[in-house]
Amino acid sequence: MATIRDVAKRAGVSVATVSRVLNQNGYVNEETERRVRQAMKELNYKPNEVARALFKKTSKTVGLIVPDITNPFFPELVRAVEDVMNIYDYTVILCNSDEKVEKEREYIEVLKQKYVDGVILTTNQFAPEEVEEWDVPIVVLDRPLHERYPSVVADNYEGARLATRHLYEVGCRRIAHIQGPNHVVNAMERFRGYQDEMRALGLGDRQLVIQGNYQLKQAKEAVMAALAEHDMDGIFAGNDAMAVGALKAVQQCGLRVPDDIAIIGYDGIPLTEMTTPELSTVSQPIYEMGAMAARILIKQIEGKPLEKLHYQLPVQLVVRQSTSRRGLT
Amino acid sequence: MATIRDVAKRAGVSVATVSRVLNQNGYVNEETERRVRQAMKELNYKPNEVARALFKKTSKTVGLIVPDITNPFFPELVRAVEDVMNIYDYTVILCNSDEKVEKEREYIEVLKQKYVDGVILTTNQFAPEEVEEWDVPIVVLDRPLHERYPSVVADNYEGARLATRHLYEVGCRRIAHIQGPNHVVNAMERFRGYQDEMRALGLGDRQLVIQGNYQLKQAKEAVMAALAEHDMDGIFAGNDAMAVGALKAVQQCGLRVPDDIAIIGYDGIPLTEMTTPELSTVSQPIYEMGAMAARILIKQIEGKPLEKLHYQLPVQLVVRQSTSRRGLT
DNA sequence: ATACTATGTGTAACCGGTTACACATAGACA
DNA sequence: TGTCTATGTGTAACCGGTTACACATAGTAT
Repeated sequence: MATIRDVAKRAGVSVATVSRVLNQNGYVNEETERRVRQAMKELNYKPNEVARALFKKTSKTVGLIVPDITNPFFPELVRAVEDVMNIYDYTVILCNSDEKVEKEREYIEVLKQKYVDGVILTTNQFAPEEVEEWDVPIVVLDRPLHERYPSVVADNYEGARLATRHLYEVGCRRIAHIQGPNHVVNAMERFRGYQDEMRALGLGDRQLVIQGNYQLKQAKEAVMAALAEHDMDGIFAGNDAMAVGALKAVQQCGLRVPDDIAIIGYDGIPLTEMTTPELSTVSQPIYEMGAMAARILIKQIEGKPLEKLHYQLPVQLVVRQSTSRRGLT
Repeated sequence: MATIRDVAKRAGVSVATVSRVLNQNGYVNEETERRVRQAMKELNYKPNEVARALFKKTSKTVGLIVPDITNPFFPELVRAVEDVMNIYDYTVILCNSDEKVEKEREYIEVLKQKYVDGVILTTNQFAPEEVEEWDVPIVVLDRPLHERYPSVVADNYEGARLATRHLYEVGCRRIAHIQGPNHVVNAMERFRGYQDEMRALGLGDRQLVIQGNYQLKQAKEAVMAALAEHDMDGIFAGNDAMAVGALKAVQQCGLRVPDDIAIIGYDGIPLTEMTTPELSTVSQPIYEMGAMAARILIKQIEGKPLEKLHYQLPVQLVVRQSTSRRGLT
C-alpha cells in the first residue's frame, strides 16, 4: 500500500501539497495538482482512513444498535440506514443488543473507542444523564428516549386507534388486544390507543388485554389460552409477528378468520402478505423511518441545524383478507 | 477522553509501562502495575482503538458483505456472524451489495482503507486473481467462490435430491422445479440435484423447470403461468420465498395444497412455519453456517491453521403440512 | 517605492497508541 | 570477583495522515 509520502516523492512535492490536493483545500497550482494526481493514479494510492480518523477524530463510521436483526421488523430499517449512510460515504457497524441495557452500554463503549461519528439506537431504556455522558451524536429510532434527543418514530397511538376502529367498523364488538412488552414505549402507546378508542366506541368495559412479548410463539399460546376463557370476535395484535401467532391459534381452534374472528396486526412487514388469509395491518413507513434517522444523524454530525428534533411519521391502515368480512369494507 | 500519557503521568511512570500493562507483555513490577491500573480506573481510561489500529495495521473489525439483509435468508446468518465476532471482540461492518459486483468491489476498497482484518462475503462472482490482489483474509459463505478460498456452504446438491425424492415418496409424479437465478452457484447445484434425482426416479423425461429469481412475486407469476400450460402435482422451489409464491399461485388457482399439488421449499427460514399450510422445506443450518464462517475467519486472521478449507454442512428434510398427503408420511 | 494581499509550497509537530533499543539493578554461577 | 541472565523501566521513533506556521513570489493599490 502506497502512502502519502510515496506519492509526494513521486510527484516531487511535499506531503502537505498532496494532502491539499486530496482534501481540495489550500492553494495548489494547477500543474502541480496534475502531477500529484498522476502519481496517485500510478501508485494506485488510497488514503488510509485510520490515520485520517486518528487526527481528525472522526471516522466516517456510525453505529447502529438494534435489538435483534432476526426480528423481521428490523432488516428493512437497517437496510434503509445502510443505504443512506452509503450515499454520504459512511459505513455502518451493526450491533444486536437483545434489548439488554448492558449490551447496549458495552457497544456504545466499543463504538466510541473506534471514534464512530454517531449512533442510531432503538431503545428507550437509558436515562438522559447517561446518554449525555457518552458525548457522541445520537438519534433514537422507533422508540422515543427523551425529548432532548432527536427521534424518528411512527404515530403509534393513532395507529392503534385506527386498527381498533377498523375492527369495529367491520362488525367486531368484542375486540381483544395483544399487548407488547411493557418496557417498550411503542407497545405502551399502542395499548393506550386501544384503550382510548375502545372507550370512544362505547366499548370501554369490554376491553380484553392479552399479554404478549412481540414474539409469535408466546402470542400464539396466550391467544389459545384466552380463547378458552373469553369470547371475542376481533383481535388487534401489537405487532405483525403476534398477529401471525393469533392467526395460528384461531385456526387451530377451528375458528375461521375473518368470519369468526377478524385479526389485524401492526408494522406492515412483508410477512403479512404471505399468510393465508393475508393479514390486515397498520403499516409503518419502515424504510422511510430508517432513512430519515440516518439523514438526521448526518446533519447532526456535520453540525447542520435540524428543522425539527422529533419526527413522527404517519401510519397507514392496510386492509387485507383477515378483516374483510361479508362484504363489509 | 484520557490518553495513555495522562495515565502515565498520574501513575508516575512512562507510557511504555502503561502500554505493557495494557497488553500484558514485557516485564512490569507488581506494585507498578497496581498503580497503573489504579490511575486507569481513576481517569476512566479506555485505549483509543484507532491509534492502536494505525500502528498495528489491524482494527478488530471485519466486513460482512451480503446481497440484501431484507432477504429473509440473511438476518439469521448476519446475526450468527455478529454473535461470534462479538465474543472475540471484533465488530462487524454490514454491507448490502444487491448482488452487484461493482458494489462489492467498492465495499472491499472501503473496508481495506479502514484496515478491516477480514471479510466474509456471500458471492460467487469474482475471479480468484482479483481476490488475490485484495490481500485481505476472506471467507465465502453460502456460495463457493473458488477452491483457493475457505468456504462454508450447505450441501445444496444432496438437499435438492432429498426434496425431489420426498415429493416422489409422497406420491407426486409430475414434479416441477422453480429454479433460482443462474448466476448463483447454489441455485445451479439445487437444479442439478433435481435433474439427477428425477432421472434416478425414472422421471427424467418428466422434468418441468420454471425460471425464478429467488423472489416471491416473480415466482408466483411464473407458477401461475406454468399452471395454465402444464400439469403438475408437486413443486420443489429453489428457496422458501419462491415456495410461498408457489403456494399463493396454487391457492389462487383454486387448487389445494398438498392434495392437488404438494410444495416443498428450501432454506428453512422461519417464514415457512407461518404460512397455512405450513411449508415443508429443506432446512440449512443457517446460524451454524454463519457462526462457522466467523470462526474460520478469525482463525485465518490470527494465523492459526485451518483443519479444512471447505466446510459443507448437512441439510435436513423438514416435513410439514404442504407435503403431507392422505396419511402418506 | 512601499505596503499589502493572494497564491503556492515546504517543514515539522501532532493525533494516541506500540515497541526497538538503551540502560539499570540484582541474583546466580564459575 | 567477574560475567551472565532475568527483571524492570524510560526515550524516542514510528504508524500515515493533517495542518499551523514560515517563507517566497507576484500583482496591486497607494
